[in-house]
Amino acid sequence: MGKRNTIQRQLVIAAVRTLENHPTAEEVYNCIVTEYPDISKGTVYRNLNSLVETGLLNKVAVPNGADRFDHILARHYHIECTNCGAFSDVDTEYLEDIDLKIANSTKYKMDNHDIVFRGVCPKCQEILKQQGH
Amino acid sequence: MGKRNTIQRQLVIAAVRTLENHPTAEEVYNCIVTEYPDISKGTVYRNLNSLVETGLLNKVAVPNGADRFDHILARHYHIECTNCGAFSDVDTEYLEDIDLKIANSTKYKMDNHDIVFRGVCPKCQEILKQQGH
DNA sequence: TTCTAATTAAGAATGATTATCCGAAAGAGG
DNA sequence: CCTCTTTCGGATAATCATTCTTAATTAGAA
Repeated sequence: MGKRNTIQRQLVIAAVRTLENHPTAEEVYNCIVTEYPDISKGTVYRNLNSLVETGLLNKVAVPNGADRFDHILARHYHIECTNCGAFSDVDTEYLEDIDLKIANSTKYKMDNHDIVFRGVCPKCQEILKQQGH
Repeated sequence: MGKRNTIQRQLVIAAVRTLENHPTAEEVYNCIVTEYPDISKGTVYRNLNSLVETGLLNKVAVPNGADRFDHILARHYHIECTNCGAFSDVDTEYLEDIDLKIANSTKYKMDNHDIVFRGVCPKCQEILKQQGH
C-alpha cells in the first residue's frame, strides 16, 4: 500500500520541473524519452495523474487542448495566445472575493475557480503588425 | 458562396434552443435523430461549428468533457458541480475590468476570459448531508 | 532473500471530434 | 427547364488525447 518511488516517477516530476511552462503529457514524454527510451506514454500519464493526486503537481485543464501539468502549486490564472497558442502564468493574486460573491448568488458550496484569459501575446502583436495589420 | 439554410441546419439550431442547457453535440444529435433519423453525427458537428462561426451560437469548451453549445450569446460564466458534474450558467455581469488589468500587466492585446467556478451544488449538498457528513 | 502488491511497457480501446469521399441538391445563368 | 458550379449531407475512416488491459517486472516490506 502506498506509492512506490520508481525511476519513471522521478523522471516524470523532474521533467515537469525542468520544462517549467506547464508541459502537456506529450511534452513530458518527449523530454524523458531522449534519455530513457524505454518509458511508455501510459506510464507518463499514470504518473502525472498520481502526482496530482498526491499534491506534488497541479493539473491545468485547457479548453480545446491537452491537459497541462504545473509544478507551481499556488492558485493562479493562465493566459493563452490566440495566435501562437502559448500558455503562460498570469502574475496576479487569486480573487477570493468572487468565490464568495458567486457562493451567495448560486448557493453552491464554493471550492475554487479557474480563469483563462485570451489575447494576442506581445511577440505575435509584432509579427502581425509587420505583416501589415 | 454563403451558407445554405438546409433542413439539417435548422434542426440543429432548433435543438440547441429547445434543449437550453448547453447541450453537447451528442445531446443535439440524440434530440434530432428521433424525428429525423437520417441525420449523421458529422453533420451535427459541422453545423454546430458553422453556426458558431456565423455568430448564432456560442461554443463552451468544457475542461475534461465534450464541448457544449449555447444559444445565449451574452458573455457569461459557468459553474461545475464537483460532485454530480452539472454544468450551469452563472448569472453575474462580465468582469470587464479584469481584462484591462491583465492587459496592462501582461502587455497582451486582450480578447476575453473564461471563468469556471467549482463547488458542490445545493442538491448534492443535501444528498451528502443525508449520507452523514 | 523472499514475497507480494504496485508498477511497468506495449498496445488495444475509448470518446470526442475532424477529415475524406462521393453523391445529392440548391442557386445562378442561360 | 437545362446545365454548371458549389455547397452540403451521409457514411465512414482518421486523429488526438487519454485510459484500459495484460503479462511481466520491480520496489520495498518482512
